[in-house]
Amino acid sequence: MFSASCHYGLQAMFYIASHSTEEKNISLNEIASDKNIPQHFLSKILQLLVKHKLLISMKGPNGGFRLSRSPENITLIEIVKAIDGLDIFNQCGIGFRECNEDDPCPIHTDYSRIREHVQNLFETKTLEALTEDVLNGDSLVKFTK
Amino acid sequence: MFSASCHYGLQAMFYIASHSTEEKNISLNEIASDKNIPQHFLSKILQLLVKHKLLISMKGPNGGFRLSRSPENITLIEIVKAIDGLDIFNQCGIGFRECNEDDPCPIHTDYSRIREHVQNLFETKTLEALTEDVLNGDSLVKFTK
DNA sequence: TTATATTTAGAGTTTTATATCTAAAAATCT
DNA sequence: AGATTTTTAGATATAAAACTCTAAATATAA
Repeated sequence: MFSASCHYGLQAMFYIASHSTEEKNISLNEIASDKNIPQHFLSKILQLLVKHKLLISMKGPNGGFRLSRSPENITLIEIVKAIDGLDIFNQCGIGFRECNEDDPCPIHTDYSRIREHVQNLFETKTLEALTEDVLNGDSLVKFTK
Repeated sequence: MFSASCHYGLQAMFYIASHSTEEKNISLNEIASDKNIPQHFLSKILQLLVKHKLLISMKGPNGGFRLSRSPENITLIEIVKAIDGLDIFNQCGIGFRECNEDDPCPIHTDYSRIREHVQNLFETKTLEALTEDVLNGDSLVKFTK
């Protein structure tokens, strides 16, 4: 569904949301080792997220990354948009470029309903909601990779 | 969601289902030009589908491809399985390898519900059902690419 | 039996995604 | 000011996906 870059970005944002505090930035290295992501590759992705103003970065000792806004104001779709773009939410299930409501491919109706579910999920889920799930024990994120 | 190869495969199977008759095989070239798919690339994909026994091929004049079984017995998931494999239907939405029911990622519950919808769609939709839609005018497949 | 139409197969190319390496820039701390 | 830590950036490398080219194999038909 999403590219590896996008997965890495989502994981990183999620990690930052649940580990940074007023005083503490999260360093590239910390995320990369905890989530088992190639460091320099992740670096590019975080730079993207900074450019898209989802993250703030600070250099030097005690530097690192933090969210640019509070986690209840950041939805997952913004992260996807910054990395993979939003094409996925409009693409035909069997790859027809011209497929749309007026000129539907054979699975258009069913598939677009599903796409809407995905889009809705990513539009409504905030980083806040996700970290809450973890604190409640509803989801565990102790694994790596 | 799926690779370009998989899209091509689905389109080709669908084209064959709706154009072949008792007497008529569908040639590689016919599909490639109608659906605007690189011919030799499509050739590899159809070979895969032959190996997976979804298609039968015949060489020589009047040769070409036809379905190995009647279209009501071929579901879309078999085509996906032959080309991309079934991983997509089990992968975590944010790329965690270890994500599962017992050790869920933060979006596991929502995302796996969606995956089930997709899987269900591809498991239940047959080539027959799709061609019917076209004959009923519910879906138009006059576009290329 | 020869010419023709078609699939099959293998090698090669191009493009894109993923990953690595090295060094510069900026901020902090001593 | 100098040493250190961290992000930023650019160049390079590797791998996978997408695509192309050429020729062999096989079947049909004249």
